[in-house]
Amino acid sequence: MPGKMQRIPDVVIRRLPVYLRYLHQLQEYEVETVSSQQMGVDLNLNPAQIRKDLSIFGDFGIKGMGYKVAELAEQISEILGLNKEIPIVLVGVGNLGAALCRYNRYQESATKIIGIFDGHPSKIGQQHGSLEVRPMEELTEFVQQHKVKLAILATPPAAAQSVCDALVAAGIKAILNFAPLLLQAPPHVRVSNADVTSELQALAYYLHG
Amino acid sequence: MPGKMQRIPDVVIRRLPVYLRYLHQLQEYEVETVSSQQMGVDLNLNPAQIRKDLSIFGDFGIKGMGYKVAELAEQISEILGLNKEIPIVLVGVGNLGAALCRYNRYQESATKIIGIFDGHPSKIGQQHGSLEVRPMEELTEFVQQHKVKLAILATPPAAAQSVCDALVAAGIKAILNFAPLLLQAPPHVRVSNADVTSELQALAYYLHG
DNA sequence: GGGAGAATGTTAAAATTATAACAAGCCTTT
DNA sequence: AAAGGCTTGTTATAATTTTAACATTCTCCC
Repeated sequence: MPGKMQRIPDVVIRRLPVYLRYLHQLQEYEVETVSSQQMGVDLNLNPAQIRKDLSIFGDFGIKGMGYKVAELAEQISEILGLNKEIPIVLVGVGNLGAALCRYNRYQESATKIIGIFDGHPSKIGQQHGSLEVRPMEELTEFVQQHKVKLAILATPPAAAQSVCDALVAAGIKAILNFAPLLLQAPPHVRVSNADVTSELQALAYYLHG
Repeated sequence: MPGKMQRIPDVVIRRLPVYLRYLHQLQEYEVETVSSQQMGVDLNLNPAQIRKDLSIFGDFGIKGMGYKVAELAEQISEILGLNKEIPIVLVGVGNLGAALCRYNRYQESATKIIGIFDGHPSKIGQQHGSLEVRPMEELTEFVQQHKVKLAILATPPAAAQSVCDALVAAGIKAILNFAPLLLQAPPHVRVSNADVTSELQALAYYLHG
């Protein structure tokens, strides 16, 4: 019901891709419907939470029956904006960047890297799949020309903040940051940190707790 | 005060590495003390939250003065168990795995990859830095012999669950999972998901919201 | 076509997490 | 050595998030 605008919590948004992947898996097994109960068991989540998450966006279920897998997957895709291809630029084509580049090609997903950039002269022109590493000077124009709104940042930490500034200036709206530092970005730009070292350090705690 | 046992929230544990990195940065600039207020500004966090997080583990601050940077960094390291080296095995030496392997060498951190494994015969024996790819058959013995408790899983999704099972059976206590699927593991094994596609999909939402 | 069973969407309660407020205490300066 | 100004640790309050409960309604089967 779109009567009153409500802010949707981040935690909910972050669960949607989990639901979506699960539904795609069910589709592979040609399962046609699924209940929140079943989803809860398979995903280790509370069924009430799943129903509540989904009901924020609409009445997708059928009472007494559950959710139609294909239909729900379609709905979630639409909520996330994955119906049309989402172009991405990747900055920093080191080991990790190159790996992410290849990873992206194999994954079947709407999010697609369409341009890769690096500040180091020796990298320029290198071929990664169908993509050629471009110099940083071309970043702004490329982003604006292809209306790119999402970026992956995989540079060394020393370069990360200035690359971030350049991305923001070019009109990027969201950044997935692999550099191990806290990026400073304006509030309208969303930064998600995917820092391996931090993840490992947090896990370390549970080894002796 | 260790009088009453209290469960420490995950969110708090996940902020500790953030604090730690920040403190290390301050150390580079030879800053000796820092207040929760200053930390709050720099890390975009509420000062009260920072103080509360830290006070769970002890009284590290000095009233009227703040926290001694070096001392606090030391305390947090100890809380996380980073004082001694934490051995890690990495399973799946594809593009991503190899990148993580190199990444780990450059990062200065207590968490250290000491063994790398792959199920594909062509990979066995390949050299990555000082490490040689071992066959899966050696995993259990290696893990037990070196008392490894933490693993990075970077295999293709199809192999991920069986590798997970093998890791659990070998005595692994925590897994950082890069494979795009939900691992089933017993409750005493902590799994942290670092799934690039899911992260990107969640970010996609904010491009049109 | 009607009744039993099942599963949703929603409302209410509980639990968790974040923020604010403040008394206590330490450092610095006079 | 005493006072003032900071900043902590902690207690209290607010906000958010999770879980439970239930009335509603849909499907399936006889």
